[in-house]
Formats: sequence, structure tokens, C-alpha cells
Amino acid sequence: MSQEKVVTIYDIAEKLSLSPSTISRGLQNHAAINAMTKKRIFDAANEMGYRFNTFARNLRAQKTNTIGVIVPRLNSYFISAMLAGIEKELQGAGYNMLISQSLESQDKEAEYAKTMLHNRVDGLIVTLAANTTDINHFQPFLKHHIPLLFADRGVAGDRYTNVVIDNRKAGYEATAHLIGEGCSRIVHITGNTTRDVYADRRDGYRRALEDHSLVFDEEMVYETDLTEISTMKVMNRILKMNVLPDGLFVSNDFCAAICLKTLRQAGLRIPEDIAIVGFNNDATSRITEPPLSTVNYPGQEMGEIVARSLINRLRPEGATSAVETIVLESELIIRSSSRREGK
Amino acid sequence: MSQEKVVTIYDIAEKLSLSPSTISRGLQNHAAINAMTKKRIFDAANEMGYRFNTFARNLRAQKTNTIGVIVPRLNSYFISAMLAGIEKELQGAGYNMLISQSLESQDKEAEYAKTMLHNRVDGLIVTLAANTTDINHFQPFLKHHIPLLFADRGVAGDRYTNVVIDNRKAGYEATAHLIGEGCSRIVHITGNTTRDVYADRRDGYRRALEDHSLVFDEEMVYETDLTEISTMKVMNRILKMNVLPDGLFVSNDFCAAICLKTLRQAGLRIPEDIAIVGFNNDATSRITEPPLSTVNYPGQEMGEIVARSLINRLRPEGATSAVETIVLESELIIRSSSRREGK
DNA sequence: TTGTACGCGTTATCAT
DNA sequence: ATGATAACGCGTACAA
Repeated sequence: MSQEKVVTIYDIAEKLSLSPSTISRGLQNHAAINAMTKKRIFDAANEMGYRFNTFARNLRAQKTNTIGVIVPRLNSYFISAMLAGIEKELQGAGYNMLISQSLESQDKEAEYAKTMLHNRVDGLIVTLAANTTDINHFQPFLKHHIPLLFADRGVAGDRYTNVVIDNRKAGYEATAHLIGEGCSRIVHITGNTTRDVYADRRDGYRRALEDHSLVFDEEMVYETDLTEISTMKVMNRILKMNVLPDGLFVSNDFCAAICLKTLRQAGLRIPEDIAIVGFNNDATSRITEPPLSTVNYPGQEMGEIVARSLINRLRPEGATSAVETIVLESELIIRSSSRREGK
Repeated sequence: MSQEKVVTIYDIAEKLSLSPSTISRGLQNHAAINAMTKKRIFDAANEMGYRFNTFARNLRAQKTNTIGVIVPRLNSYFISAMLAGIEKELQGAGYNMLISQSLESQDKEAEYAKTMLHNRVDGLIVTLAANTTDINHFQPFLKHHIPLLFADRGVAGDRYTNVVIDNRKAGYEATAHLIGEGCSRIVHITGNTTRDVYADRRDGYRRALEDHSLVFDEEMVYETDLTEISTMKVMNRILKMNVLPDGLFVSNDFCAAICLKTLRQAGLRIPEDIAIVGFNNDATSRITEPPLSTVNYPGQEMGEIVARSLINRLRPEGATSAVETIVLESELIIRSSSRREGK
């Protein structure tokens, strides 16, 4: 009873005494096929347990309708929101999504890029690993004219399209806001500055200080991997400072939440003693007490935009192969963690 | 200069005056091919911009090395942790991962199941949509002997393998713990009880009440979609009760955090006035003040286990096609949100 | 060690 | 409205 043999259009053709091409057309609802014939074809297909073979079509069509996505990790609030946006748009346009995570390793990233290439993805979306410096593994995509877009973490330059926010501006605004609230000793905790997103935020932080006649001190910048453990370690060091900071600009809401909680447990008042601004507008930022000021950074929207942009490049008409940098709007959201009423 | 023509092993063969099969073997590092020949082949391949075609191989091999994953949504803490676990195991075993999200819709789920089928995935992992009652769309997988495993949200029965935790036990323990802390009016907020995971937790809640001579009251159970908005609405209703509850068992940490915050803002003390237990042990549960008691429910581990189990089924040797239910350990983690010192 | 020949399942082209 | 045929790129049994 079990259907061991794979059923193909040839089998259906034979059974119905028709040719394979007729079956193929019938299954595609081709206009030139008799309605009655179509019905017979569909019925036979169902009955025989026929299963369409996308690979065979891909092989013929030289196109896979599949988009590759390489991200540093799947279990991150920002990344998963972005993926949700990407998936939504891709599904809507009839594309499948092949995903892998580099786990912040350049080597894995390169390996997965190769897999994507061999899988003949029609396009690729990448958020770079923290330590990726050499991006030669993406060269083949350029060579084969396969659209490759960077989302969030990309590389400056004119070879690839980037979808980003203005991190320098965001960093500037966050810092300037803290200064406006009366802070003058502001610590910045951020990620690996190999990545522009973090380097730019730090630059913004630095410029804001300088514009307000405050000194930029390397010692006040902590570059970490933004995990819970690293954040705790940084907090321990900060709490041992001779003079405590009065402001904290953290490149990630979850870390900012950890900081907030640690400081409160150490008996400090937020924002009176130390004001805090996070980054991303994760759900977390609304849960803390007090709620976190943060930079709104809509992951889902970014995913949708990068996917739409990619899909556009895949259309024969809108073959906008132009390299560009798409900058999304971001905005500082001020909540109680940094709002000092009596300033 | 740009490589318009797709380079195949035939092109390499022609250039090197060898046969295509030799090229094929060489590229696979076949033992029977002369080392010198191999080198010539690899060099030519690089030089000519050759790109391996996985589809052609798949077509031949009748195997795709691809696993499909259908989840309700990508942007959920639990789901993304699970996906991270799945991805890790699959990559380790050389499988690719094709992902789509049903957005909690049975229709989409059915459509994506079909896509996965046509894409000839070697196996499928599914977390059911909230409203899925009819699972006939998975029938073809059974028919074609394609392993299909349910992760977390599955269906009871003997046709498909499930990887789950004992939700009834978890619900029982959470409730019994609240009772032990002196609660006697315990509200339960949970998801769509069409899904066993939520129905079972409610059952556990009910049994715990009954075992401790408390009455189970339908009015005390709120079934929601577990979003922030719905949770707020439920809280509004609860705050209007004539007699407030003294305990809250919430099927999701994020919602529990919303509840906790809302109640505190209403002037209630946690846990003195109302004790709270959440579910999942999300990062969120450690951020709230006080931190949330919760049920540890390791998403990443579940992902790893379901992926490993699937991979095992795909091996010719370990063709454990047996349908089974894999129950992972879960445990109640007691934190301050429910611990009443002076009970 | 290397080559020949065919099949994997579909679709486009040309023909009837 | 339907059919015959070739081609997509690779792998493998069999032959040399």
C-alpha cells in the first residue's frame, strides 16, 4: 500500500495515455489545455500521490526562488525581529528562505556563504559576524551578479548595498541627551567596534562629548561582546571606580537592563545617581523599572526593507543593481531611566 | 570580463581535455583520481569561476540535505532559542534549514507544508499554529515517509513524534507552589487551549487546586493570545475584580512581566499582595523587579534534541521510524516574585 | 586512472 | 489541444 516509487509526470502521462508535456501544462493550469483533461490530470495526480519536484524545475529554470540569509545568531531580539520582517516579505513574493547563523565567526560565515552559493540562492542577505574583517568570501556573489545586501552590520564602501540606521547620529543624540540631563561622566558600553554599527555609535558619543566641552576618555568606553556575563564584569569594574559615572550609554537594551538592575542592587538610584540610555527599543526596555530610554531601531521594518529591496533587484524590470546605502530613521525614546525632573 | 556563461563540469572537461566524469570525481576528491589531475581540475575550476550546482546533485541523488522548519513566528524568545538549537545541530550534520512562519494561521501552515513537500525537504520540524485543528496537510509526509517531528506544540496521538515537556506537571507545580506560599485565589492567564501545551498547563493548575481543596473556577482562567495588548486588557479586568486574586500563574514570562509591572503601578506589592509565577525562563524573567519565578523550559536544548532526533531518523542505520514522545525535564525556578518569607 | 552513456524530473520549443 | 525532443548539471555503473 505504501507508495515506494516516486511518481513523476511520466507516470501520470502513461496512466492517462497522454504525453508528459500535457501533464506538465495541465498541472500548471496552462490555458491551452482542455478543462476536462486538466481535471483528469489533477485527479490522477492526487490518486497516485504525485509530488511536484521543485529541484527539477530549478535545474531547468536556472533559478531557485530561494534567498539565503546569514546572521550572527538566531536567538537575539533584534535579529529575530528582522528575520520576521524578511520572511514576511519573501513569502509574499514567493521566495523561500534558507537560514544559517555564523555564531559571530568569520570562518563559519565564509563557509555558509559558499553553501548558499552552491545552493544557487537568487540573492543573499547578510548581517556580518562581529569579528569579520575579510569579506572576500562574498566576492563570488559579485562575480556571478547575485544581489547581496547587508542588513544592519555591513561594510562601508561602494561594492555592496547596506541597509542601516545612522548610528553616529543615534550615538550623538543619546549622549547629548544625557549631557542635557546634567551628566558629565558618561560611560559607554558597546560591542565589537570592528563593526561600523558600534564604531559609529562610539564616534557619535565622542563627538557629543566634545561638542559639549567634555573630554573623551578611552577609559570610559567598554567594548564587550554584549552578553550577560560580560556586562556583569563591566559593572563590577565600574562600581569600583573612585568616582562613579553619572550617565551610562549602552549599545543594547538587554545589557542596559542588566546594568540598571545591578546598579540599583548596589544602592544607586536611576536616574538620579546614574542616568541610563539603551539601544534598540527591545520589549525589555519597557519591562525594567524605571523603563529604559533607548534608541528606536525597528528590526522588523529593517527586515522588510532589505527584503523588498532585494526582491526589486531580482525583477527583470526594476533591475536596480546600483549599490546604495539605505538609511532608516531611528529616534531617541526618552523614558524614566534618563529623565531627571529637577535638573 | 564578466562571467555571463554558467560554467559546468563540461566546460572544465573541455578545457582540460578530460571527461566530465573525471572532473566530477576530481571535485569530490575521489580516491581514484590522480593527485596531479585533481590539482589541475581545482585550478581550472577556480580560474573559470566554476560554481557547484547543488540542485543538479539533489535531483540525481533524490535527496536534498535540507530540513524544513515551520514555526508560528520567528520573533519570539522561545522560538528563536529553539531555532538556534535546531540550526546548530543541522549545520553540524551538514543539513540546510528552510524556514517559514505560519503567523499562527492554519492556512499558511498548510501552504508552507506543501512548499516544503515540493522542495523535497528530507525532514520537517513543526511547531503548530495556535488555531490549527486540522492537520491533514501533514498527511503527505506520512505517506512519503518523510520524518515529521513536532517541537513543543504538537498533537497527541500515535502518528507523529513530539518533543515536549510535561506541561501538566509544570502547571501543577507552579500552582502548588503558589498555594504553598499561602495563595488561595489564583488566576491563570494562558494561551489558546486548542494547543495541548496550554490545555495541559491549565489542567495542571486545576488539579493542583483540587488536590489542595480549592475550587477551580472558569472565571479565574484567562485565555489570550499572549500579546502585550491582550495582557493589558486582562489586567484591567482583574484590577476591577471585587476581590483581587492573591496569586497569578502566567503561561509566558513576557506577559508575566507585563502583569507584574501593571500590578506594581496599581500600588500592589509583589509578592506580598499578589505572588506571580511565569513560564519559560526567558531572559526577561531575570530583569524584572522582583525577578520572576518561572518554569525553566530550555528552548535551545529542545531545538537541539528535536534536530538530533530527526537526523537520527535520516540515517540508514538508525532508521528509528518509531513514533515516540520525548519528554524533556522542566523545573520550577523559585525567585522573589512568589517567595513570601513570612508565610 | 579515466571515459562513455544514461538518468534524475521538469519545461520550452517546435511540430502536429 | 496535444506530442516529441532536447536541455538544465551532475553522478555513477560499466567499460576500457
